Amino acid sequence: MEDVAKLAGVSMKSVSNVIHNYTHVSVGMRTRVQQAIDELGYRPNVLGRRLVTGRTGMLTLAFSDVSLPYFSELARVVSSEAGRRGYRLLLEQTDGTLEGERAVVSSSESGLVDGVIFQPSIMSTIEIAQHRQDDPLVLLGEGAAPLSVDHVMIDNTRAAEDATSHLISSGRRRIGFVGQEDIKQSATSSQRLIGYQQALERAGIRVDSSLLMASHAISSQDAAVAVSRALDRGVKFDGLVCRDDLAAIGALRALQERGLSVPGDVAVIGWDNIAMAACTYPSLSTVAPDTKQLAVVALDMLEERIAGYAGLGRHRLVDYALVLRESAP
Amino acid sequence: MEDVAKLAGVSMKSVSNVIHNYTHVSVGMRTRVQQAIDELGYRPNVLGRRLVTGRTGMLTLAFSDVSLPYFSELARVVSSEAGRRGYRLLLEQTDGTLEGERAVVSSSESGLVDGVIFQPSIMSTIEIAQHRQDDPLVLLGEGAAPLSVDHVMIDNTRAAEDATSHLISSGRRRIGFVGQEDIKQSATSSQRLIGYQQALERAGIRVDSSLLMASHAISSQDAAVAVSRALDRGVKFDGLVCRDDLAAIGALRALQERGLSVPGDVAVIGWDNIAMAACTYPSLSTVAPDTKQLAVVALDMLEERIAGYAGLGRHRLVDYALVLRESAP
DNA sequence: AATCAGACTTACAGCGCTGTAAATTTTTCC
DNA sequence: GGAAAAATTTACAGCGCTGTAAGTCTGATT
Repeated sequence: MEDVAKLAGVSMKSVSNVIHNYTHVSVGMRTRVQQAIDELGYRPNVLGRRLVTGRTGMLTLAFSDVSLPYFSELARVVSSEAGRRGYRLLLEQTDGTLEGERAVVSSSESGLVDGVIFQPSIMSTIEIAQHRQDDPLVLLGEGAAPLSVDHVMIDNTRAAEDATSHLISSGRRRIGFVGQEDIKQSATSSQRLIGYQQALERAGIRVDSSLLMASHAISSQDAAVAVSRALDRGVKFDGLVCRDDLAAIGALRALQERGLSVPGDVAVIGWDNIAMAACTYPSLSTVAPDTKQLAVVALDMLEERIAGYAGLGRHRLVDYALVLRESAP
Repeated sequence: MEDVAKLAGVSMKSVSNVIHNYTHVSVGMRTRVQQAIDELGYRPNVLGRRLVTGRTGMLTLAFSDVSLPYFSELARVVSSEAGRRGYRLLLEQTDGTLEGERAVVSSSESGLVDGVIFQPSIMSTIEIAQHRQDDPLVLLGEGAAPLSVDHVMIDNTRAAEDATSHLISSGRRRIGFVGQEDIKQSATSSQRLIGYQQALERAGIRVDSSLLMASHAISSQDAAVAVSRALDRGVKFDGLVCRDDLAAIGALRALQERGLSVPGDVAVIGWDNIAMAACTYPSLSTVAPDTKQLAVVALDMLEERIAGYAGLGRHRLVDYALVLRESAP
């Protein structure tokens, strides 16, 4: 930068002004400096700027695993929306480990990013509250969030109730639930299970625990195994509410392997509305969270925090819709 | 940091030494400083460090769209491997636009990241060579790469040949190709098409252009439409080589909608071995690039560049395997 | 012509940290 | 016991940039 200033015969600050096209810069100055920049191939170094401004223009987006379609599609939406606001996105994967999640909430270094958007998998409210630094933070997802932290989610219980009621209203009576974790259930799964049970109870259908088909991990494969096992045990059902679309896709496969027809014999409803849901055969009915709105609300709140807002945690719900396709029309 | 130094009664440099646990630090010093750090809740600011070291510890991973399963799974692998080496990953999406790709190759600012891993979609060798700054860069994927830039890929042509030959050897004779772009074909698609044609020719099968089912975009939906249209036109085929697993999944759907059996009537083979490929019904045979190796090789080369290696571009091939599942056993 | 507001430009300090080289302390060796 | 070697610690400069306050210059106003 000094070289540019020298070549243009002006001060470094003027070069800076030109780069940031500050209002009060004469045309002569602008062209002269630009010429020097071009001639020297000068590229401003963001490190210096960041040190003095204290801002990095970067946000962390953290969750367990980008390769899960819901998260990769979320990453796309958040990245676009963040880009529109002038932020770049740092991707952080926790692999669903406590260690990984702690690292997100209590990084030992400061100044890495301006804020963090984090969807915890297993960390509890208390742990988050205990470990967190006072960097701007917005939580995503279903875990009950600490009072002091902003939080965005959809109403999982109600959505699960809607999905289940939809199956009930299409005449299904023996409705199973597929894909919740078998060992330590995530908050996501619990809330969806609660909604599922509420819908059944409200319809006067007895909840039957043999219809709960837990999966070892969040994956189609494990869900397929779970459904297969249930079928092996002779469990009968005519509808399946799935924890997510991956589980639903696994369920589809397990059913089709047995020659069961979907939705003829069994109606299936998924969750997340991942892109693939439209292209399975049969295509998947699913709960579609409004991820665009999710990203917008989360970034709005995060930017307010970055700007200095220091009030208590705000908790926002975003919309969802039941998208009806072939698997549960 | 100054406060910590003052409280511990030592110099700032000693605090720095403790933080980076430099070898020659006495135990007394270490505990005294650590105590001061804990007492003040001090967190070193990376901005200062970066400015003086000139290193950011971050890499950009750039491609068109994280929500495409191949890319999200690649991102996961690269992120893990980069993490192991002490780098964080900045995600950059180009949306497959020239504008977006230019921004990756010729960022107007320096110091943002230590290096870039980039899978171009449409930028040509020449454009890349013209626009690129001299930041460390490794290219991924099939486009012919500029001589001066490092590059990793699998041998697409040969893999496509293998995949096609596999169908031929299982007795298929009318083999289509699904999912290449209909307007401007990417290098990826062209190479795969070439391999497909070579395999046919070598087997003495005439290439029939009515068996080429181009897709509007890289998606299952568009591939399904392409296959449906071909079926509408009365095109007959008993095998499909798909540009990628998304196209294959679309093809599966189109075939199943018509009541065609896979692999009975038509064998289908995909590409990428995305996680979903194991859970479709029937599950997908597919070309599986060794993405782990891809990530390792790319990061090895990038780290060499970061360390100052300035030789000509190196071009490396990584392994792939034909994973045979139900759709083309 | 003197004055002055406004437009434009600059000098300078300092953001938070680490590399360097030099200073200090401790240990080792005759 | 004293010199040399090794271990530990320190002072200081400066990474590249921008905020601030203090200029300089223009044209307009009285």
